[in-house]
Order: sequence, then C-alpha cells, then structure tokens
Amino acid sequence: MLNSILFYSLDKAIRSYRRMAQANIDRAGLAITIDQWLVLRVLLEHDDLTQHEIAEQVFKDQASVARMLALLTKRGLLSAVPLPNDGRRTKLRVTEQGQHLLDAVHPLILNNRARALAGISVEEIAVLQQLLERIAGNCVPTD
Amino acid sequence: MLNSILFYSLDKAIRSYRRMAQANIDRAGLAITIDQWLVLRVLLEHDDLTQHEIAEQVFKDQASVARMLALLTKRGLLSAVPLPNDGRRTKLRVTEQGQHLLDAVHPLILNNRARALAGISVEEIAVLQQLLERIAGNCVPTD
DNA sequence: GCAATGTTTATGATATATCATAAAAAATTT
DNA sequence: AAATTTTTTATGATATATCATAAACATTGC
Repeated sequence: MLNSILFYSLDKAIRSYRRMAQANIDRAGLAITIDQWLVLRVLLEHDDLTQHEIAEQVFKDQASVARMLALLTKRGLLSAVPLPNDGRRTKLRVTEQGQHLLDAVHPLILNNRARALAGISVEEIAVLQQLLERIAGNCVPTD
Repeated sequence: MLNSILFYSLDKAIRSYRRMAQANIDRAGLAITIDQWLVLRVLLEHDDLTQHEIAEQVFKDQASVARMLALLTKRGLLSAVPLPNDGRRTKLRVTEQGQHLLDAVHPLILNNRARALAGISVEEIAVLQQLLERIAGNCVPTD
C-alpha cells in the first residue's frame, strides 16, 4: 500500500542508504556521523562561512548546524577561533585530527555510493538526479 | 559541489517535500506530524500489528514507533487496550478524534503530492520510483 | 553618537532516528 | 513443570530536525 507512494520510496531509499553507510563507518571503528562528515567536508573548502551559509550548503537549518559545530568542536575535529572583526563569529577550521578522520572515511563513502548505485547506469543516475531536483524545486516556499 | 552528488539530491528532495508538507499542515491548524499521520494510516488498516511490524510498514525502527505510539495515545488520537491473550501487547485503535484529524489532513496530503510532482509525467514518476527501489534494494544488509 | 534594524549565534521545546539493553511475557525445549 | 530461548515493549543515551526566541553584536539612517 505505502509501497505505491513515491515519497515513501524516496524516504526509504535515502534512509536505506544512510543506514548502510553509517553501519560501514561504524564497523570501521570511525567515530563520526554522516552528517558531521558532510559539515566537515564543507568547512574544509571554506572556513569563512556563517552557520546560516553552512546550513544552506548542507541543506540543514541553522539550529542543527550550531549544535553540530559545538559537538565537532567538543570532539576536537574542529577548531573555532574568534574573528577579530565580528564578535559573534568564529573562524572554523578542521583540525589535524578532523583531517585524518575525513581521510579515513573518504574511501568508505565512495564504496557506499558504488554499492548503493550498483547496476544503475550513468544515464539512469542523471535522469534520477534531474527528477529529484525538479521535485525539490517544486517544494520551495514561494512567499 | 555537493549538488553533483546524487545522495545529496535525494536527501534534499525528500526534506524539501517534508518541510513543505508539514508547513501546509501546520498552516491549516492541524496538530499532527507527517510521521504520526503515516503511523495512524497504517493502524487504520490493521489494528493487530506489533510495534516491529508497524515499524516495517513505515520503514522506521521499533524504538521510534514505540515513542510515537506513546505520544499518539497521550494526544488521544490512538487508544491502546491490553490484549487478553498477550500480556505484552495492546490493541491499537485510531480514536474518533484521530479519525477526524486523518480526514482533515488527507486532502492536504494529496495537494502536497500534486504540488511536489507538478510537471513530472506519470512515466517519469514510474521510472523514478523504480530507480529508488533499486537503490533501497542495494542498501539492504546482506548478513 | 544614538536609535532602529538586521545579522549571527545559542538554546529551549518537542519530535524523530538509531543502537543498545532491560524487563516482562510467551513459546519452546528438555 | 522448569529452564532456555524468543518475542515484545519500554527506555537510556546520543544525534539530528524544526520552530521559536533570546542575546549579543554589527550596520544603517538620522
């Protein structure tokens, strides 16, 4: 019954992937969540983003990002140095330890993606991606 | 950068849909979450499922379902009557109030789906669904 | 320079996700 | 029947999602 509903399949696909991916990371003894990994990846590229900008990049909201940053900092994967020109903000830098963890996780992520997409052609992936983007676009609030 | 990753698009599509759908339900003044709605819908069809079976239906885990059932019961949308033949379980029935809420939400859900899928043909939806199911299938744990 | 406005971060409240485990009850084995 | 195993539910711990709001700070307009 629910199987015939597209959004159920959508939810199931991403959650299946997440469970599988997280299980593989855990099994490798790496202490990081997929979401934390994503945030660190973004911060590796840009260390001058506001929480709101980070949130946009990873499609989360600012409150979630704030809590993830606090956690990542507590874990020593991220360093937050106050910015001289703005008393509210900090410069966020991935630490050595964070770097090592990212490096260790990277091949696993590639593996997970390959496994999830096994038997699906490049053309099919392109079609899929394009449809997903159209759906996301349709759901953007207008006002 | 992240935009080129399929799983990011996947995550974004379902989260965009959920935000839009929940916002519409909230705006209508209906006090229910999409997840709660889903569980109630399942219970409407079958009132003799274990928490584990419900979890399978809605693709959540038993712990999440347990908490949702407790909440739904507290809210008066669900009644839980002890089963005589099994001291652990209860018969879960959607209450009158739950029924009314489901009835009120239903047209909104149809609206939300239509909006999310605007401009996407039936054939495209079929392709999409089939690909999503293949991905979910690839992620199923083997052992 | 001050008031009003906007931005940025932090956090409270509530809900869900996930793993792990405890506790109770049922089913099975011997 | 008693012991063992399995099933079912509840809950602790931790992480994330979301909305709302507070607090600190920066910026703009006057």
